[in-house]
Amino acid sequence: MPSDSSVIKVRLPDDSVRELPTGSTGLDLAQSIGKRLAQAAVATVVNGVESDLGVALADGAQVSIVTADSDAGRHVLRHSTAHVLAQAVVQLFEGSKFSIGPAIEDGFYYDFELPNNKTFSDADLVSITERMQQIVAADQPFVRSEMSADDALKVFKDQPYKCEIIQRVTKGDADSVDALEAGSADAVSVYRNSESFVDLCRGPHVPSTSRLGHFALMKVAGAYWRGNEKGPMLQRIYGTAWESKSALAEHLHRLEEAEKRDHRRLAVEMDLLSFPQELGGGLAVWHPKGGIVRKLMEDYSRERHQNGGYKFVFTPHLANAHLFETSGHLQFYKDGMYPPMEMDNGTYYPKPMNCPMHCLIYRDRQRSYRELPLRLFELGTVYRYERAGTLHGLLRIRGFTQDDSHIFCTEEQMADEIASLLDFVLSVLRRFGFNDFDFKLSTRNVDKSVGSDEIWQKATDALREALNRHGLQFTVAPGDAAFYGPKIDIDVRDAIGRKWQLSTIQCDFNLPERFGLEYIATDNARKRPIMLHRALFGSIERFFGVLLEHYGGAFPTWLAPVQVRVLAVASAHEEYAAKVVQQLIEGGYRVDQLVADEQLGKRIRASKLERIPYVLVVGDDDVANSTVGVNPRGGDVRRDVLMNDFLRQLSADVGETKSVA
RNA sequence: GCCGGGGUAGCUCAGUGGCAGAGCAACCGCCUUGUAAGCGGUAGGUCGUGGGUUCAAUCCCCACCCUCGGCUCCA
Repeated sequence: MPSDSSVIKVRLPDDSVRELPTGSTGLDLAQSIGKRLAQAAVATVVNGVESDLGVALADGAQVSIVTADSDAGRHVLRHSTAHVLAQAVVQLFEGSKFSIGPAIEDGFYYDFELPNNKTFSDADLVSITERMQQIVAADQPFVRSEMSADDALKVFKDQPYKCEIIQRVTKGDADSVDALEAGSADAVSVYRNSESFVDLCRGPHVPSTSRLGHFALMKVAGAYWRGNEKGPMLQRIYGTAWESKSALAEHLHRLEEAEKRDHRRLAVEMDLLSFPQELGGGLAVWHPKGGIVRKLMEDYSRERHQNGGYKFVFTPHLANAHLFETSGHLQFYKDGMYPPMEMDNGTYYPKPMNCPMHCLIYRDRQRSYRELPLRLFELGTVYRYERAGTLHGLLRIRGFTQDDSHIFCTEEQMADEIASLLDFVLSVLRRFGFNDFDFKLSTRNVDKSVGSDEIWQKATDALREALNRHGLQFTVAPGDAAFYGPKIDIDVRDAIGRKWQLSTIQCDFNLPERFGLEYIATDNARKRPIMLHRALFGSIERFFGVLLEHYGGAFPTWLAPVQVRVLAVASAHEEYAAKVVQQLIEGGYRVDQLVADEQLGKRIRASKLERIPYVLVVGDDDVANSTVGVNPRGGDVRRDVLMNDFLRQLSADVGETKSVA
């Protein structure tokens, strides 16, 4: 026996080597480094594999300690808390079945089936939380063991969902969710918390439940088993869990802040638009204040498109069914369309997309290669029958307007055209204050698409190449393409880090085929153009909604419905205030005046709540000196500002974001 | 579409099987104000819609519409 068998050496992330008695665990290691580290430790990474703190370390291992305040650590906490949730539910609701309970962003969930199709109420969440706290207080260890699939099936004989997972793992057709739940086929891993509760799980977990406790159960929701709409619907409980009381409190505070900037709430508060019940679900009307912002967005869009070589077209909201038969929409997109209108001379549908109509414009006469690329642009209003449960304010709506364009080009032009489109999209998005993007390449879903493999391959390659040419990182979403072709979707991140899908660039070899589109090439041959679909805002409604949340209602000055409000200190200054207003109107600004029949403080407050960029206050001094008091949004008050100085400041503020590249 | 909440004044929300409530906003007066809520008064509701139960329904039951949180699906 070697003389050093009583010790092991492990290597730490900083490449230092530490000697420990043989049989030492990750927890021992953490303790040897420091008491605070041991307290914060929730798991280890041994040779790149996450494992429990209690696992004995091998000699020569590369080890790092996962602490609760890291992303990986919180993940472990959340997953462990999910087990505690399951235990509480199983104890409180006799006969309940539990299925899966992963950690997710900011928290975790667990899906259950309650006996007799019972559902959880909000009151249940309170009692479940209490039971969970008892389990935490009981300091139950998480004890890992591994067993054969057969033994595991015996352990979970009363848990059909667990058995299904074990069987899938055994058969080797486990998906990533299953693998997280059960480990591998030869060694199904389980974690036992007490005599009565054991769960299938790959781990790792915290050493014991006492390490948990900073959690909150958030909501109950229905969720299909394995995401299958035809399958059973389970009861899902969502929770959030954090490493400390303060981290939990901060998270709850962030949620409150996010709620305050909810576009649906802001739309009401700021009188921008509404969804009258009489109109039906998912249909909005724009009020004057929302309308002016929308107009400014549209003006900007039109200006950019005009400069970008686009031709403006207009098409109707309805079309004969034949059009959508030709385009394939009735075959592949019927569920997303409003129901047909039967008329004496045929059947009509509200259009769900503008592309077929743009194809008709292209086809109306013979085209030459000299005309290509032909870029047709329209702010086209479409109607889509989104399922009732999916509607969500402006972000998921049934009638909306796309800043839609279809670019007809030759195969040779395609790659350049896509590349310059990417520049165009990003430049427009940046003007609206978005700087953080995620790109997604969506590829073919064979069951829900038209066209040959070669054509799809070509189009997908062209999109991929454009992304690579720009050096952009992207993810691939297999099967997410439109039925007519692959696409690049661009998600933006808003001011508080949430992702929204807005812009899309789609490649289409199929509609030109279906509509028999042609151009005369240089060699006098008839050739088929390629069609690119693209929308920058995506939909004006969605973009507006995202913009509203991004800015929390505080639109940049160039977009603000009211840019300047003028307040007279007292009635005696009203006349001067009106002159200031007039001067600003002549300067082309959107300005108004609130007369002095309320306290100044109250009028200031009202104006601030409206998020007006500049509130001007004028009193005796200002009347005497032709000055104004400037109270800017988010800045400090300045008194005695010369009117011309303010005009310069305003012009700079507006011009900065307004000028077109 | 599915599961679970909800719909009461312009907004935010109380409330009850027996005449419908508050705060803010609105309107009218007073106050004439120097940077985020001055005072008093008035008005405002088919209690989402339609059916049912009941002597009596905003309240209990059913259906539908709209909406919220999810699932599924998507710009």
